[in-house]
Amino acid sequence: MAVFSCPPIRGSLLSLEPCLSCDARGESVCNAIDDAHLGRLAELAVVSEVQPGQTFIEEGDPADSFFNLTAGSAKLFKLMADGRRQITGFVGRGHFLGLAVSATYAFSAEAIEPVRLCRFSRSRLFRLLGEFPALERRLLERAATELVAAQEQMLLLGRKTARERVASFLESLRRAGDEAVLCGHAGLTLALPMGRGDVADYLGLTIETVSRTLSRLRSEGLIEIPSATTILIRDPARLAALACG
Amino acid sequence: MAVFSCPPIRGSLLSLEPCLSCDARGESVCNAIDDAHLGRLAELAVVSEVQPGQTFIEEGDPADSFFNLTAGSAKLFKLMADGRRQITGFVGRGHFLGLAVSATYAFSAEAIEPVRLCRFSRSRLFRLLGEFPALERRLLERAATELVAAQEQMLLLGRKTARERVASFLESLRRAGDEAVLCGHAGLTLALPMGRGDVADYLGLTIETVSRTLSRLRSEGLIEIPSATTILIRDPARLAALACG
DNA sequence: CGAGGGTTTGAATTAGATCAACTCTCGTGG
DNA sequence: CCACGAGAGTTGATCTAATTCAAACCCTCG
Repeated sequence: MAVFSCPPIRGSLLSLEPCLSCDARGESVCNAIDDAHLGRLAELAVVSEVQPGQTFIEEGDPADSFFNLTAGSAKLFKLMADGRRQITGFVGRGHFLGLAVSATYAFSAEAIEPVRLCRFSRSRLFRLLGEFPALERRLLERAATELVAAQEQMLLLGRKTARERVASFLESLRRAGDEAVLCGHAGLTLALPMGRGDVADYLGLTIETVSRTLSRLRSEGLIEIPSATTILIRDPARLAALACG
Repeated sequence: MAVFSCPPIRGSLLSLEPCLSCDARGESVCNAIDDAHLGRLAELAVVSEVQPGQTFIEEGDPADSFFNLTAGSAKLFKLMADGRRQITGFVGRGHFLGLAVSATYAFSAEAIEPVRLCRFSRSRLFRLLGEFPALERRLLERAATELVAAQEQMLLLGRKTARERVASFLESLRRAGDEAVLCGHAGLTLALPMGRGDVADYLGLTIETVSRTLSRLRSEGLIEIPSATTILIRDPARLAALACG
Protein backbone atom coordinates (compact mmCIF):
# COMPACT_ATOMS: atom_id res chain seq x y z
CA MET A 1 0.00 0.00 0.00
CA ALA A 2 1.14 3.49 -0.81
CA VAL A 3 2.04 5.75 2.08
CA PHE A 4 0.04 8.94 2.49
CA SER A 5 1.25 10.38 5.71
CA CYS A 6 0.14 13.90 4.88
CA PRO A 7 -3.58 14.54 4.77
CA PRO A 8 -5.06 16.41 1.82
CA ILE A 9 -4.33 20.11 2.10
CA ARG A 10 -7.43 21.44 0.44
CA GLY A 11 -10.86 19.91 0.23
CA SER A 12 -12.26 19.36 -3.19
CA LEU A 13 -15.37 21.53 -2.82
CA LEU A 14 -13.89 24.46 -1.00
CA SER A 15 -11.76 26.16 -3.59
CA LEU A 16 -12.29 26.78 -7.24
CA GLU A 17 -9.27 28.97 -7.78
CA PRO A 18 -6.23 26.85 -6.91
CA CYS A 19 -5.98 25.57 -10.48
CA LEU A 20 -6.05 29.11 -11.84
CA SER A 21 -2.97 30.11 -9.92
CA CYS A 22 -1.22 26.76 -10.12
CA ASP A 23 2.55 26.97 -10.76
CA ALA A 24 2.42 23.84 -12.83
CA ARG A 25 -0.44 24.86 -15.08
CA GLY A 26 1.86 25.95 -17.87
CA GLU A 27 3.62 22.60 -18.09
CA SER A 28 0.58 20.52 -17.35
CA VAL A 29 -2.23 18.95 -19.32
CA CYS A 30 -4.58 21.14 -17.27
CA ASN A 31 -4.02 24.20 -19.41
CA ALA A 32 -5.97 22.48 -22.15
CA ILE A 33 -8.99 23.77 -20.20
CA ASP A 34 -9.69 27.52 -20.33
CA ASP A 35 -10.15 29.67 -17.23
CA ALA A 36 -13.94 29.63 -17.49
CA HIS A 37 -14.18 25.87 -17.17
CA LEU A 38 -11.22 25.24 -14.91
CA GLY A 39 -13.55 24.99 -11.93
CA ARG A 40 -14.89 21.71 -13.27
CA LEU A 41 -11.40 20.29 -12.98
CA ALA A 42 -10.62 21.99 -9.69
CA GLU A 43 -13.61 20.47 -7.97
CA LEU A 44 -12.22 17.01 -8.69
CA ALA A 45 -8.70 17.70 -7.49
CA VAL A 46 -7.42 16.74 -4.08
CA VAL A 47 -4.03 18.25 -3.33
CA SER A 48 -1.55 16.41 -1.14
CA GLU A 49 2.13 16.42 -0.35
CA VAL A 50 4.62 13.59 -0.26
CA GLN A 51 7.99 13.65 1.44
CA PRO A 52 11.21 12.29 -0.10
CA GLY A 53 11.43 8.54 0.18
CA GLN A 54 7.70 8.10 0.43
CA THR A 55 5.90 5.98 -2.13
CA PHE A 56 2.67 7.43 -3.47
CA ILE A 57 1.90 4.91 -6.20
CA GLU A 58 2.46 1.24 -5.53
CA GLU A 59 2.75 -1.22 -8.41
CA GLY A 60 -0.16 -3.64 -8.27
CA ASP A 61 -2.47 -1.41 -6.24
CA PRO A 62 -5.88 -0.67 -7.74
CA ALA A 63 -5.41 2.16 -10.22
CA ASP A 64 -8.25 4.42 -9.21
CA SER A 65 -6.46 7.75 -9.18
CA PHE A 66 -4.76 9.98 -11.67
CA PHE A 67 -2.01 12.25 -10.42
CA ASN A 68 -0.63 15.53 -11.59
CA LEU A 69 2.68 16.65 -10.14
CA THR A 70 2.63 20.34 -9.34
CA ALA A 71 5.96 20.58 -7.51
CA GLY A 72 8.99 18.48 -6.63
CA SER A 73 10.31 15.41 -8.38
CA ALA A 74 9.78 11.68 -8.21
CA LYS A 75 11.04 8.41 -9.63
CA LEU A 76 8.91 5.75 -11.30
CA PHE A 77 10.10 2.18 -11.00
CA LYS A 78 9.37 -1.52 -11.22
CA LEU A 79 10.67 -4.09 -8.77
CA MET A 80 11.47 -7.76 -9.15
CA ALA A 81 10.78 -10.26 -6.39
CA ASP A 82 14.44 -10.36 -5.35
CA GLY A 83 14.71 -6.58 -5.09
CA ARG A 84 16.23 -5.75 -8.44
CA ARG A 85 14.84 -2.40 -9.48
CA GLN A 86 14.45 -0.61 -12.79
CA ILE A 87 13.66 3.08 -12.68
CA THR A 88 11.61 3.78 -15.79
CA GLY A 89 11.68 7.54 -15.47
CA PHE A 90 12.12 10.65 -13.39
CA VAL A 91 9.21 13.06 -13.38
CA GLY A 92 8.86 16.68 -12.37
CA ARG A 93 6.39 19.54 -12.28
CA GLY A 94 3.57 19.23 -14.78
CA HIS A 95 3.94 15.51 -15.25
CA PHE A 96 0.85 13.37 -15.43
CA LEU A 97 0.73 9.88 -13.89
CA GLY A 98 -1.64 6.95 -13.77
CA LEU A 99 -2.66 6.44 -17.37
CA ALA A 100 -3.06 2.71 -16.74
CA VAL A 101 -5.49 0.69 -18.80
CA SER A 102 -5.48 -2.27 -16.49
CA ALA A 103 -7.15 -2.16 -13.10
CA THR A 104 -3.83 -1.84 -11.30
CA TYR A 105 -0.77 0.40 -11.54
CA ALA A 106 2.08 -1.03 -13.60
CA PHE A 107 4.78 0.81 -11.65
CA SER A 108 5.51 2.44 -8.32
CA ALA A 109 6.27 6.11 -7.74
CA GLU A 110 8.36 7.58 -4.93
CA ALA A 111 9.15 11.20 -4.12
CA ILE A 112 12.78 12.32 -4.50
CA GLU A 113 12.27 15.94 -3.54
CA PRO A 114 9.15 17.02 -1.60
CA VAL A 115 6.28 16.51 -3.99
CA ARG A 116 2.96 18.31 -4.27
CA LEU A 117 0.36 16.60 -6.35
CA CYS A 118 -3.24 16.79 -7.47
CA ARG A 119 -5.10 13.56 -7.21
CA PHE A 120 -8.14 12.87 -9.37
CA SER A 121 -10.63 10.06 -9.22
CA ARG A 122 -9.98 8.01 -12.32
CA SER A 123 -13.64 7.45 -13.12
CA ARG A 124 -14.66 11.06 -12.57
CA LEU A 125 -11.78 12.42 -14.59
CA PHE A 126 -12.60 10.01 -17.39
CA ARG A 127 -16.16 11.32 -17.42
CA LEU A 128 -14.82 14.87 -17.57
CA LEU A 129 -12.61 13.87 -20.47
CA GLY A 130 -15.74 13.42 -22.56
CA GLU A 131 -16.64 17.06 -22.01
CA PHE A 132 -13.18 18.42 -22.73
CA PRO A 133 -11.78 16.87 -25.89
CA ALA A 134 -8.81 19.22 -25.72
CA LEU A 135 -7.81 17.62 -22.43
CA GLU A 136 -8.03 14.16 -23.92
CA ARG A 137 -6.00 15.28 -26.89
CA ARG A 138 -3.38 16.62 -24.55
CA LEU A 139 -3.22 13.31 -22.72
CA LEU A 140 -2.76 11.52 -26.02
CA GLU A 141 0.11 13.82 -26.92
CA ARG A 142 1.72 13.20 -23.56
CA ALA A 143 1.38 9.47 -23.90
CA ALA A 144 2.93 9.61 -27.37
CA THR A 145 5.81 11.71 -26.07
CA GLU A 146 6.47 9.25 -23.29
CA LEU A 147 6.37 6.38 -25.72
CA VAL A 148 9.10 8.02 -27.77
CA ALA A 149 11.17 8.53 -24.62
CA ALA A 150 10.60 4.91 -23.64
CA GLN A 151 11.89 3.70 -26.99
CA GLU A 152 14.97 5.85 -26.63
CA GLN A 153 15.53 4.36 -23.19
CA MET A 154 15.19 0.84 -24.59
CA LEU A 155 17.97 1.63 -27.05
CA LEU A 156 20.07 2.90 -24.17
CA LEU A 157 19.42 -0.14 -21.98
CA GLY A 158 19.74 -2.71 -24.73
CA ARG A 159 22.63 -1.43 -26.78
CA LYS A 160 24.64 1.37 -25.21
CA THR A 161 27.85 1.05 -23.18
CA ALA A 162 28.08 2.37 -19.62
CA ARG A 163 29.93 5.43 -20.92
CA GLU A 164 27.25 6.13 -23.52
CA ARG A 165 24.49 5.61 -20.96
CA VAL A 166 25.91 8.09 -18.49
CA ALA A 167 26.57 10.61 -21.26
CA SER A 168 23.01 10.15 -22.55
CA PHE A 169 21.67 10.66 -19.06
CA LEU A 170 23.58 13.90 -18.53
CA GLU A 171 22.57 15.04 -21.98
CA SER A 172 18.88 14.41 -21.29
CA LEU A 173 19.13 16.19 -17.94
CA ARG A 174 20.64 19.13 -19.71
CA ARG A 175 17.76 19.21 -22.18
CA ALA A 176 15.23 18.90 -19.36
CA GLY A 177 17.05 21.75 -17.63
CA ASP A 178 16.82 23.89 -20.74
CA GLU A 179 13.07 23.41 -20.58
CA ALA A 180 13.31 24.21 -16.87
CA VAL A 181 11.06 21.32 -15.94
CA LEU A 182 12.69 18.53 -14.02
CA CYS A 183 15.82 19.72 -12.32
CA GLY A 184 17.24 23.00 -11.18
CA HIS A 185 19.83 24.43 -13.54
CA ALA A 186 21.97 27.35 -14.51
CA GLY A 187 23.23 26.94 -18.03
CA LEU A 188 25.32 23.80 -17.98
CA THR A 189 25.20 23.19 -14.25
CA LEU A 190 22.97 20.24 -13.46
CA ALA A 191 21.48 19.71 -10.02
CA LEU A 192 20.85 16.01 -9.59
CA PRO A 193 18.03 15.51 -7.11
CA MET A 194 18.52 11.74 -7.19
CA GLY A 195 21.36 9.70 -5.70
CA ARG A 196 23.85 7.47 -7.51
CA GLY A 197 21.73 4.42 -6.74
CA ASP A 198 18.79 5.94 -8.57
CA VAL A 199 20.92 6.86 -11.56
CA ALA A 200 22.28 3.30 -11.63
CA ASP A 201 18.82 1.78 -11.51
CA TYR A 202 17.70 4.13 -14.26
CA LEU A 203 20.62 3.27 -16.54
CA GLY A 204 20.69 -0.46 -15.86
CA LEU A 205 24.12 -0.22 -14.19
CA THR A 206 25.53 -0.52 -10.67
CA ILE A 207 26.32 2.40 -8.36
CA GLU A 208 30.02 1.67 -8.73
CA THR A 209 29.94 1.75 -12.52
CA VAL A 210 28.05 5.05 -12.53
CA SER A 211 30.53 6.54 -10.09
CA ARG A 212 33.56 5.26 -11.98
CA THR A 213 32.17 6.46 -15.30
CA LEU A 214 31.48 9.93 -13.92
CA SER A 215 35.00 10.04 -12.49
CA ARG A 216 36.45 9.09 -15.83
CA LEU A 217 34.40 11.73 -17.68
CA ARG A 218 35.75 14.24 -15.17
CA SER A 219 39.35 13.12 -15.60
CA GLU A 220 38.89 13.55 -19.35
CA GLY A 221 37.68 17.10 -18.88
CA LEU A 222 34.14 16.54 -20.16
CA ILE A 223 32.49 17.41 -16.86
CA GLU A 224 33.17 18.75 -13.37
CA ILE A 225 31.67 17.36 -10.18
CA PRO A 226 31.67 20.18 -7.60
CA SER A 227 29.54 18.05 -5.29
CA ALA A 228 27.90 14.65 -5.59
CA THR A 229 24.62 16.34 -6.43
CA THR A 230 25.97 18.90 -8.86
CA ILE A 231 27.53 18.30 -12.24
CA LEU A 232 28.92 20.91 -14.55
CA ILE A 233 29.15 20.11 -18.23
CA ARG A 234 32.39 21.46 -19.64
CA ASP A 235 32.16 20.04 -23.15
CA PRO A 236 28.51 19.67 -24.19
CA ALA A 237 29.36 18.85 -27.80
CA ARG A 238 31.70 15.99 -26.97
CA LEU A 239 29.25 14.70 -24.37
CA ALA A 240 26.40 14.73 -26.87
CA ALA A 241 28.58 12.91 -29.40
CA LEU A 242 29.47 10.30 -26.80
CA ALA A 243 25.80 9.76 -26.01
CA CYS A 244 25.04 8.46 -29.50
CA GLY A 245 28.13 6.30 -29.94
CA MET B 1 13.52 6.89 -47.29
CA ALA B 2 11.05 4.08 -46.78
CA VAL B 3 10.62 1.57 -49.60
CA PHE B 4 7.15 1.23 -51.12
CA SER B 5 7.63 -1.13 -54.01
CA CYS B 6 4.00 -2.13 -54.13
CA PRO B 7 1.52 0.48 -55.33
CA PRO B 8 -1.66 1.04 -53.33
CA ILE B 9 -4.13 -1.75 -53.94
CA ARG B 10 -7.33 0.21 -53.59
CA GLY B 11 -7.94 3.87 -54.24
CA SER B 12 -9.29 5.90 -51.37
CA LEU B 13 -12.51 7.05 -53.03
CA LEU B 14 -13.51 3.85 -54.79
CA SER B 15 -14.56 1.61 -51.96
CA LEU B 16 -16.46 2.29 -48.78
CA GLU B 17 -16.84 -1.30 -47.68
CA PRO B 18 -13.29 -2.62 -47.21
CA CYS B 19 -13.25 -1.48 -43.58
CA LEU B 20 -16.55 -3.25 -42.91
CA SER B 21 -15.15 -6.62 -43.90
CA CYS B 22 -11.62 -6.02 -42.62
CA ASP B 23 -10.06 -9.04 -40.87
CA ALA B 24 -8.27 -6.77 -38.47
CA ARG B 25 -11.26 -4.71 -37.44
CA GLY B 26 -11.84 -6.71 -34.28
CA GLU B 27 -8.32 -6.12 -32.98
CA SER B 28 -8.01 -2.61 -34.29
CA VAL B 29 -8.84 0.87 -33.07
CA CYS B 30 -11.15 1.14 -36.08
CA ASN B 31 -13.97 -0.74 -34.43
CA ALA B 32 -14.46 2.29 -32.19
CA ILE B 33 -16.43 3.61 -35.16
CA ASP B 34 -19.81 2.03 -35.89
CA ASP B 35 -20.78 0.62 -39.28
CA ALA B 36 -22.80 3.70 -40.24
CA HIS B 37 -19.81 6.02 -39.98
CA LEU B 38 -17.08 3.65 -41.06
CA GLY B 39 -17.15 5.13 -44.54
CA ARG B 40 -15.64 8.34 -43.16
CA LEU B 41 -12.62 6.34 -42.10
CA ALA B 42 -12.54 4.18 -45.21
CA GLU B 43 -12.33 7.15 -47.54
CA LEU B 44 -9.08 8.19 -45.84
CA ALA B 45 -7.45 4.78 -45.97
CA VAL B 46 -4.97 3.73 -48.61
CA VAL B 47 -4.17 0.03 -48.48
CA SER B 48 -0.76 -1.24 -49.45
CA GLU B 49 1.39 -4.32 -49.05
CA VAL B 50 4.95 -4.65 -47.88
CA GLN B 51 7.19 -7.65 -48.42
CA PRO B 52 9.45 -9.17 -45.74
CA GLY B 53 12.64 -7.20 -45.30
CA GLN B 54 11.13 -4.00 -46.65
CA THR B 55 11.09 -0.91 -44.47
CA PHE B 56 7.84 1.03 -44.47
CA ILE B 57 8.61 3.56 -41.75
CA GLU B 58 12.03 5.15 -41.59
CA GLU B 59 13.23 6.84 -38.42
CA GLY B 60 13.71 10.53 -39.06
CA ASP B 61 11.37 10.73 -42.05
CA PRO B 62 8.54 13.28 -41.84
CA ALA B 63 5.76 11.66 -39.83
CA ASP B 64 2.81 12.44 -42.07
CA SER B 65 1.09 9.06 -42.05
CA PHE B 66 -0.60 6.81 -39.55
CA PHE B 67 -0.58 3.10 -40.24
CA ASN B 68 -2.85 0.28 -39.25
CA LEU B 69 -1.57 -3.24 -39.76
CA THR B 70 -4.29 -5.50 -41.11
CA ALA B 71 -2.18 -8.58 -41.82
CA GLY B 72 1.34 -9.91 -41.33
CA SER B 73 3.91 -8.87 -38.78
CA ALA B 74 6.65 -6.30 -38.50
CA LYS B 75 9.46 -5.18 -36.24
CA LEU B 76 9.96 -1.66 -34.90
CA PHE B 77 13.51 -0.57 -34.23
CA LYS B 78 15.98 2.21 -33.64
CA LEU B 79 19.48 2.27 -35.11
CA MET B 80 22.69 3.85 -33.89
CA ALA B 81 25.20 5.40 -36.27
CA ASP B 82 27.51 2.37 -36.08
CA GLY B 83 24.72 -0.10 -36.85
CA ARG B 84 23.78 -1.21 -33.35
CA ARG B 85 20.07 -1.91 -33.39
CA GLN B 86 17.40 -2.09 -30.72
CA ILE B 87 14.10 -3.64 -31.68
CA THR B 88 11.50 -1.91 -29.53
CA GLY B 89 8.65 -4.21 -30.43
CA PHE B 90 7.06 -6.71 -32.75
CA VAL B 91 3.64 -5.80 -34.07
CA GLY B 92 0.90 -7.79 -35.73
CA ARG B 93 -2.64 -7.52 -37.04
CA GLY B 94 -4.64 -4.68 -35.55
CA HIS B 95 -1.62 -2.74 -34.38
CA PHE B 96 -1.57 1.01 -34.83
CA LEU B 97 1.62 2.89 -35.74
CA GLY B 98 2.76 6.45 -36.11
CA LEU B 99 1.53 8.16 -32.97
CA ALA B 100 4.48 10.54 -33.08
CA VAL B 101 4.15 14.03 -31.62
CA SER B 102 7.26 15.34 -33.27
CA ALA B 103 7.39 16.05 -36.99
CA THR B 104 9.41 12.90 -37.67
CA TYR B 105 9.12 9.21 -36.86
CA ALA B 106 11.08 8.11 -33.81
CA PHE B 107 11.63 4.57 -35.07
CA SER B 108 11.76 2.48 -38.23
CA ALA B 109 9.42 -0.36 -39.13
CA GLU B 110 10.21 -3.34 -41.34
CA ALA B 111 8.00 -6.22 -42.43
CA ILE B 112 8.86 -9.68 -41.11
CA GLU B 113 6.01 -11.54 -42.77
CA PRO B 114 4.17 -10.02 -45.76
CA VAL B 115 2.31 -7.05 -44.33
CA ARG B 116 -0.91 -5.41 -45.41
CA LEU B 117 -1.53 -1.99 -44.00
CA CYS B 118 -3.90 0.95 -44.12
CA ARG B 119 -2.20 4.27 -44.41
CA PHE B 120 -3.92 7.45 -43.26
CA SER B 121 -2.93 11.04 -43.72
CA ARG B 122 -1.93 12.27 -40.30
CA SER B 123 -3.62 15.63 -40.60
CA ARG B 124 -6.85 14.25 -42.02
CA LEU B 125 -7.08 11.50 -39.46
CA PHE B 126 -6.47 14.02 -36.71
CA ARG B 127 -9.35 16.09 -38.01
CA LEU B 128 -11.54 13.00 -38.03
CA LEU B 129 -10.52 12.30 -34.45
CA GLY B 130 -12.43 15.40 -33.39
CA GLU B 131 -15.62 13.92 -34.79
CA PHE B 132 -15.16 10.48 -33.24
CA PRO B 133 -14.18 10.80 -29.60
CA ALA B 134 -14.47 7.03 -29.23
CA LEU B 135 -11.66 6.61 -31.72
CA GLU B 136 -9.48 9.05 -29.85
CA ARG B 137 -10.25 7.28 -26.59
CA ARG B 138 -9.22 4.01 -28.18
CA LEU B 139 -5.93 5.51 -29.29
CA LEU B 140 -5.31 6.74 -25.78
CA GLU B 141 -5.96 3.25 -24.41
CA ARG B 142 -3.57 1.77 -26.94
CA ALA B 143 -0.89 4.27 -26.11
CA ALA B 144 -1.29 3.53 -22.41
CA THR B 145 -1.06 -0.21 -23.06
CA GLU B 146 2.12 0.24 -25.04
CA LEU B 147 3.57 2.40 -22.33
CA VAL B 148 3.04 -0.39 -19.82
CA ALA B 149 4.70 -2.86 -22.20
CA ALA B 150 7.59 -0.46 -22.71
CA GLN B 151 8.16 -0.22 -18.95
CA GLU B 152 8.16 -3.99 -18.69
CA GLN B 153 10.73 -4.14 -21.48
CA MET B 154 12.89 -1.57 -19.70
CA LEU B 155 12.93 -3.83 -16.64
CA LEU B 156 13.93 -6.72 -18.89
CA LEU B 157 16.70 -4.80 -20.64
CA GLY B 158 18.03 -3.09 -17.56
CA ARG B 159 17.86 -5.79 -14.94
CA LYS B 160 17.18 -9.30 -16.22
CA THR B 161 19.74 -11.99 -17.06
CA ALA B 162 19.94 -13.55 -20.52
CA ARG B 163 18.05 -16.57 -19.22
CA GLU B 164 15.29 -14.42 -17.77
CA ARG B 165 15.08 -12.34 -20.94
CA VAL B 166 14.62 -15.34 -23.19
CA ALA B 167 12.09 -16.88 -20.82
CA SER B 168 10.20 -13.56 -20.67
CA PHE B 169 10.19 -13.37 -24.43
CA LEU B 170 8.77 -16.86 -24.86
CA GLU B 171 6.26 -16.15 -22.13
CA SER B 172 5.07 -12.97 -23.84
CA LEU B 173 4.85 -14.76 -27.18
CA ARG B 174 2.71 -17.38 -25.52
CA ARG B 175 0.40 -14.72 -24.15
CA ALA B 176 0.23 -13.02 -27.55
CA GLY B 177 -0.54 -16.42 -29.04
CA ASP B 178 -3.37 -16.94 -26.57
CA GLU B 179 -4.85 -13.72 -27.82
CA ALA B 180 -4.20 -15.00 -31.35
CA VAL B 181 -2.80 -11.67 -32.43
CA LEU B 182 0.89 -11.65 -33.22
CA CYS B 183 2.13 -15.11 -34.01
CA GLY B 184 0.65 -18.37 -35.18
CA HIS B 185 0.06 -20.81 -32.37
CA ALA B 186 -1.47 -24.10 -31.29
CA GLY B 187 -1.61 -24.27 -27.55
CA LEU B 188 1.98 -24.11 -26.42
CA THR B 189 3.57 -24.30 -29.84
CA LEU B 190 5.02 -20.95 -30.81
CA ALA B 191 5.74 -20.03 -34.42
CA LEU B 192 8.49 -17.43 -34.42
CA PRO B 193 8.20 -15.31 -37.54
CA MET B 194 11.43 -13.48 -36.69
CA GLY B 195 14.99 -14.80 -36.87
CA ARG B 196 17.49 -15.16 -34.01
CA GLY B 197 19.07 -11.84 -34.90
CA ASP B 198 15.75 -10.08 -34.38
CA VAL B 199 15.20 -11.82 -31.06
CA ALA B 200 18.70 -10.81 -29.99
CA ASP B 201 18.17 -7.18 -30.94
CA TYR B 202 14.86 -7.21 -29.10
CA LEU B 203 16.33 -8.65 -25.92
CA GLY B 204 19.55 -6.64 -25.92
CA LEU B 205 21.67 -9.78 -26.42
CA THR B 206 23.73 -11.33 -29.23
CA ILE B 207 22.56 -14.06 -31.60
CA GLU B 208 24.95 -16.48 -29.96
CA THR B 209 23.64 -15.85 -26.47
CA VAL B 210 20.03 -16.27 -27.60
CA SER B 211 20.91 -19.54 -29.32
CA ARG B 212 22.90 -20.86 -26.37
CA THR B 213 20.17 -19.90 -23.93
CA LEU B 214 17.47 -21.63 -25.98
CA SER B 215 19.67 -24.73 -26.23
CA ARG B 216 20.12 -24.75 -22.49
CA LEU B 217 16.39 -24.35 -21.85
CA ARG B 218 15.86 -27.29 -24.18
CA SER B 219 18.48 -29.45 -22.46
CA GLU B 220 16.72 -28.72 -19.18
CA GLY B 221 13.42 -29.91 -20.58
CA LEU B 222 11.64 -26.55 -20.41
CA ILE B 223 11.12 -26.28 -24.15
CA GLU B 224 11.51 -28.21 -27.41
CA ILE B 225 12.83 -26.75 -30.66
CA PRO B 226 11.39 -28.82 -33.51
CA SER B 227 12.69 -26.28 -36.00
CA ALA B 228 14.47 -22.94 -35.70
CA THR B 229 11.15 -21.15 -36.22
CA THR B 230 9.07 -23.33 -33.94
CA ILE B 231 9.31 -23.64 -30.20
CA LEU B 232 7.23 -25.88 -28.02
CA ILE B 233 6.81 -24.96 -24.40
CA ARG B 234 6.99 -28.09 -22.25
CA ASP B 235 6.89 -26.49 -18.83
CA PRO B 236 4.95 -23.20 -18.95
CA ALA B 237 4.91 -22.78 -15.17
CA ARG B 238 8.66 -23.12 -14.73
CA LEU B 239 9.24 -20.86 -17.73
CA ALA B 240 6.95 -18.20 -16.31
CA ALA B 241 8.72 -18.44 -12.95
CA LEU B 242 12.09 -18.06 -14.67
CA ALA B 243 10.86 -14.96 -16.48
CA CYS B 244 10.41 -13.02 -13.25
CA GLY B 245 13.58 -14.15 -11.51
C1' DC C 1 34.17 15.05 17.46
C1' DG C 2 32.36 10.84 15.99
C1' DA C 3 28.64 8.12 13.69
C1' DG C 4 26.40 6.93 9.59
C1' DG C 5 24.83 7.41 5.10
C1' DG C 6 26.27 8.13 0.46
C1' DT C 7 30.16 8.07 -2.68
C1' DT C 8 34.53 6.83 -4.56
C1' DT C 9 38.27 3.73 -5.58
C1' DG C 10 40.64 -0.77 -5.95
C1' DA C 11 41.00 -5.93 -6.88
C1' DA C 12 38.88 -10.08 -8.22
C1' DT C 13 35.20 -12.31 -10.67
C1' DT C 14 31.84 -13.40 -14.23
C1' DA C 15 28.01 -13.07 -17.57
C1' DG C 16 27.78 -12.22 -21.89
C1' DA C 17 30.38 -10.68 -26.12
C1' DT C 18 33.52 -11.76 -29.62
C1' DC C 19 35.92 -14.64 -32.73
C1' DA C 20 35.93 -18.91 -35.10
C1' DA C 21 34.43 -23.34 -36.65
C1' DC C 22 30.97 -26.41 -37.73
C1' DT C 23 26.07 -27.98 -38.92
C1' DC C 24 21.61 -27.87 -40.71
C1' DT C 25 18.21 -26.65 -44.01
C1' DC C 26 16.59 -25.75 -48.24
C1' DG C 27 16.54 -24.36 -52.94
C1' DT C 28 19.02 -24.96 -57.41
C1' DG C 29 20.75 -27.18 -61.14
C1' DG C 30 23.57 -30.78 -63.12
C1' DC D 1 18.24 -37.98 -57.47
C1' DC D 2 21.94 -36.09 -55.37
C1' DA D 3 25.78 -32.61 -55.15
C1' DC D 4 26.36 -28.06 -54.18
C1' DG D 5 26.24 -23.60 -51.99
C1' DA D 6 24.32 -19.89 -49.37
C1' DG D 7 22.23 -18.36 -45.33
C1' DA D 8 20.77 -19.19 -40.80
C1' DG D 9 21.63 -21.42 -36.60
C1' DT D 10 24.54 -23.81 -33.23
C1' DT D 11 28.58 -24.78 -30.49
C1' DG D 12 33.24 -24.00 -28.67
C1' DA D 13 37.25 -21.09 -26.96
C1' DT D 14 38.68 -16.81 -25.59
C1' DC D 15 38.15 -12.15 -24.07
C1' DT D 16 36.30 -8.05 -21.77
C1' DA D 17 33.06 -4.70 -19.90
C1' DA D 18 30.70 -4.46 -16.12
C1' DT D 19 29.64 -6.62 -11.65
C1' DT D 20 30.84 -8.02 -7.18
C1' DC D 21 33.33 -7.78 -3.08
C1' DA D 22 35.99 -4.92 -0.13
C1' DA D 23 38.00 -0.93 1.66
C1' DA D 24 38.55 3.86 2.13
C1' DC D 25 36.71 8.56 1.83
C1' DC D 26 33.69 12.23 2.43
C1' DC D 27 30.00 15.15 3.98
C1' DT D 28 26.44 16.22 7.16
C1' DC D 29 24.45 16.45 11.45
C1' DG D 30 23.64 15.43 16.24
